[in-house]
Amino acid sequence: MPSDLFSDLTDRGLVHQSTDATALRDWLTTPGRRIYAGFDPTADSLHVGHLVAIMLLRRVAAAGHEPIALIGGATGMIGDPSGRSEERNLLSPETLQANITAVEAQIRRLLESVGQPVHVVNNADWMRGVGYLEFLRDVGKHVPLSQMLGKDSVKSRLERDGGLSYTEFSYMLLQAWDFVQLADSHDCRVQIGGSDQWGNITAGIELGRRLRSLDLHGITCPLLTKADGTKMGKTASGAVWLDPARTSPYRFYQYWINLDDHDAGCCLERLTEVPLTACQALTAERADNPAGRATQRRLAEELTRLVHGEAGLQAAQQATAVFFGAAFESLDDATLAEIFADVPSHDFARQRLDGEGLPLTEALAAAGLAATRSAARRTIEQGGAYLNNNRITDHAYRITPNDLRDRSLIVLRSGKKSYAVARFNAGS
RNA sequence: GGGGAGUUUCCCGAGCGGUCAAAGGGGUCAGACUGUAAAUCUGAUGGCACUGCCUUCGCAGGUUCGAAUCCUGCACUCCCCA
Repeated sequence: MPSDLFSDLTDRGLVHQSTDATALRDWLTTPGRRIYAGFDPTADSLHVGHLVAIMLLRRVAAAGHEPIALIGGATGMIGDPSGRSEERNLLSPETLQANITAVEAQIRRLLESVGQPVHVVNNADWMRGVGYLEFLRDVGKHVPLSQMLGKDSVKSRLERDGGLSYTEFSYMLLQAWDFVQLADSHDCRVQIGGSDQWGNITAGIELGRRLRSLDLHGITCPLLTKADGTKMGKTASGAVWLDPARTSPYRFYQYWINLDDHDAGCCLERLTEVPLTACQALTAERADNPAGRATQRRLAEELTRLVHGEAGLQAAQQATAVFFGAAFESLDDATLAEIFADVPSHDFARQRLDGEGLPLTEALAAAGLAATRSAARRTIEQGGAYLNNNRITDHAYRITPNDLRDRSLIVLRSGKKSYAVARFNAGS
């Protein structure tokens, strides 16, 4: 156990900025404190970028405190301008509600396993009944314009061509009010968030002091960025989501496995609960034997288990073995279909296998692994074609029922990584 | 309105009567190497029933045994002079 929570966070590189460290440390020495982080329901799933805040809350819980996850049902209708270069598009009420439900379920699952009480609140619950005049009088009156204009999130947007709307400008008042509300209702004194949230957090601290003479605190954690400057969790095909329906456990696992050496160390420290001494050992090993990619493996394992559970991790690892050439004769259709769920598939009539059989070139082309049958032919001739992970070098090869064994599908592959599934169903 | 240059295969760009499915580069795909990295190297790169056949070089006609290459018309792009 680390000497105290705040030092643990600092040691793991999770503290970017904070209010008075001594006061924070003191406040955190008493167990059962409540600490909050906000999540805006902009999509129906969290993504990898949210993991830092989630892990921060898990550490808070592990240290004996009670995390509060605030879902921005109200603020989500407005859109946070922080870290944004353009005005957000507003979500419809139905979408917003669906997002709130989905995100709440994810947050609960990720936080409740620590074993501490978890509070999930929605700021729409206290914002809904508040009238505009009332809000201006009770909240707006206490926030100096000079302070609002001084925030980076506002300044940077005002300097741009697009500017920002009054609506987005007002966002920080809502978030400030949230903090005060949680201080009232949950005796919450600390807000944590990404480094882009500093302005919004300090706005809340300021408001708490003016309205309630409260001594509120804030901690921001560094936003995860990769060494090459791009955002963590972004791939060519989009964000890496926590929802398995959006990003399969396999692709989630692979994202971490493929992480650059340079980024792996700090991700392990910031995003997992691996003890720091073990992190350091892995860093040393990384220097000695980068090819082993022990850090990436551990990282992928820890995070996949956390997000997708033990079963999800096993599925991802099984899929990994298959995708990297392992034989899979022993796997049944259902398992295979699951492993290859992400992979494009093409349906053929079962009868195509009868008689002479289906030319492999045709199957490759139809499944999208080759642009034309000529291209498929070349791939085969150059040794790049695989049927059920066995290389086929005969360009005249025809697929027959023998290749199916007792299954209804076969797995085609072109090169190292491009897979496609061919399904053979009777009747169609 | 007058004069000039151009339009080539995914992109750039050579070719200027047969040996042209068309140089070279880029991209892409495959192979080797490798750490599921980066770099590098090799091969392939219009289609197909592939030692052959079919369809391409702005569009439509024509000359010729034979045209991406010559002629005529049309369309579009760019430059110079009004």
